[in-house]
Amino acid sequence: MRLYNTLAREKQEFVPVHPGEVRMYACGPTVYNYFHIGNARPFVLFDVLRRYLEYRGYKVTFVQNFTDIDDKMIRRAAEEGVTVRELADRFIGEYRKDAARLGIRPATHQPLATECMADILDLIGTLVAKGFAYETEDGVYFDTAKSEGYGKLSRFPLEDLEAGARVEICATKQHPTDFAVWKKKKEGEPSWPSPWGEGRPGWHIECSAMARRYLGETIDIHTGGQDLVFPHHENEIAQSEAASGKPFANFWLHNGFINVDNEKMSKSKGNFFTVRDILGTYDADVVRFFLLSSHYRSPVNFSAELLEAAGSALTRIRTCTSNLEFVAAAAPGTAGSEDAARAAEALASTGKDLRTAFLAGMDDDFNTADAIGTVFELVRAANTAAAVPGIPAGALRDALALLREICGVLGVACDEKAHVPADVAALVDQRAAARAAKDWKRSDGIRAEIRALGFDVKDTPQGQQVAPL
RNA sequence: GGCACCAUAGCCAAGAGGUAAGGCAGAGGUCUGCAAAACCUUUACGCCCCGGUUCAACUCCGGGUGGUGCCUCCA
Repeated sequence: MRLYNTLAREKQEFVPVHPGEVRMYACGPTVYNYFHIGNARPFVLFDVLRRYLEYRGYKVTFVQNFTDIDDKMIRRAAEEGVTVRELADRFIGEYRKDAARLGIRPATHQPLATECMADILDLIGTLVAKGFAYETEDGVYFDTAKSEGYGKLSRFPLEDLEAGARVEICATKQHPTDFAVWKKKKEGEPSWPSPWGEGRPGWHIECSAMARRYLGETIDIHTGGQDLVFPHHENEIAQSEAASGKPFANFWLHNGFINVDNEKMSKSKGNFFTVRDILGTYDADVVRFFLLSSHYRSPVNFSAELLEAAGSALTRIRTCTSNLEFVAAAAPGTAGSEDAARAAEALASTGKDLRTAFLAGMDDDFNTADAIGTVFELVRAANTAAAVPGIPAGALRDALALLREICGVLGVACDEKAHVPADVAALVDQRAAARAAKDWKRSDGIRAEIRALGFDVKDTPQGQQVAPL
C-alpha cells in the first residue's frame, strides 16, 4: 500500500514499524460545540483507512483524543454559564451520537486531555530536563530554536516565520515560534497542580503525550486536516522527538477541506453546517457516501445538490442489493440454460476483476473515489446478470457478498432492512389476486394505497417486490 | 511577502507518457397492462492557455492565467 506522506511530499510504500500491526493517531475534536461537516471529513476518512488496514489483515490500534481543556472550552463554558467539565461531557456525548450515525467506529482509545495529566506533566518534565523547554512568568515554553529540523513537516523556514508579522508578540517568549506547553493559571480558569505551579496544558502537548502513552515513541500514521500541519503537527513533532530522540510518526496524512462556495468551511467564518443539522434532512449514509466519493486530499464543495446526487447514487447501489436478494430467492440452484451458465461465469469473472481493481484503488493512497467506481461497475454487471432468466442463485449471491464486502470496508450500508408491515403485506396479497384476474384498475388502486403507507411495489418476473418509498 | 495545492463533459469525480473510470442530470430505445427498476445507445477528436522534451503528453519540464489553503484558533 502506498500513502501520500506529507513529511516527504510524495507517495511512499507503507511499512509499519511492527510487522502486521499499525498504530495510528488522529487529532480529535475540541468538544465545545457540535461538529460540522468539515470536521466530519477526517473522522469518516480515517475511519475508512482504519477499516481498510484491518481488512488487509493488520491489527490496528487507533487513538483519537478529545481536547476537553483549552481557550475555546473556557470561553464557551463562560458564555454558557457552565463549567468546562460540564461543557466537555455534554459535547463528548453529542460527538459520540453524531459519529455513530455516520458509521464512524469508536477509536481503540479515546483519551481526554484532562485524564492524561500525569503523562502530560511527565513529558513536559522531560523537555525541561533536557533543556528543550523553559519556564517564564506565565508558563513553560518549548524552545523551537533548540529543535533540530523544526519546520520540516510544513517546510516553513524558521526565519520566514519570524519575519511574518502574523506571529503574536509575546514578551515572555524567547523566540516568536516558541509555544506554550504549560499555561499558568489565570483567575477563574480550571487548573491542575504541576512543578511549575497551577495551570493547564498547551494544546500541542496533549497529543504528544497521548500518542506516547498509548502507541509508544514512534507511531506509524498520524492524521489530521491540512490546517493542522502548522503549527499543531509541527509542534507535536518537535516536542515528541525532542523528548524521545526518535522519529515521532513515519507517515503524516492530511485531508483537504470542505468548502462552501469554494471557500473553506470553518467555525470562525460562520459558513458551516453541523452534522447534527444535516442529519435532520439527509440520511447519514448519504453523507458518508458523499464524503468518500472524492479523494481525501482534494478539496470538496458542499451543497444540497451534491448531497442529492450522492443520495441518488447510493440508492442505485441499494436497489441493486435488494434486487439481487429478491431475484436470488427465486432463482434455481443450477443454471437453467446455456445463456444462464455463461452469464454466471461472466459475472464471477467480472467480480474477480473488480475485487482486484478495488484493492488496487485502495492501495494507491486509499483512493475511495476510485474504489466507488468499481462498486458501480459491479452493480451494472450484477444487474445485467440478474436479468438473465435461469441465472443460478449462487452467482447472484456471490456478487451480493462481494458488494457487501466492499461496502463494509467503506462503512456504507448497502442493505436497507425494510420491514414490511402486516397491513402492507395484506394489500400486496390482494393486489396479486387482482393482477391474476387482470383487474388493472383494482391493481393500480391498491398500489396507490400501498404508496400512501410509504411503500413502493414493483412488478417483476419474480412477482411483486416491495420496498420503502 | 514565504510555503503548498488545484484547474478533466451540464454538474460531481477518478485516471494515466500510448490515445479519457464511475456517478448525477438530459436524450433516444428495449422490457412492462401501466408504472417502477433494470439494460442498451447517446453527451469531452478533447482534459485552463502558451511553449518545450518525446515516435507519442491531458499525463513530464518551463512560463503564464485563474482559484484555494497554510503562515493566527481552525478538520
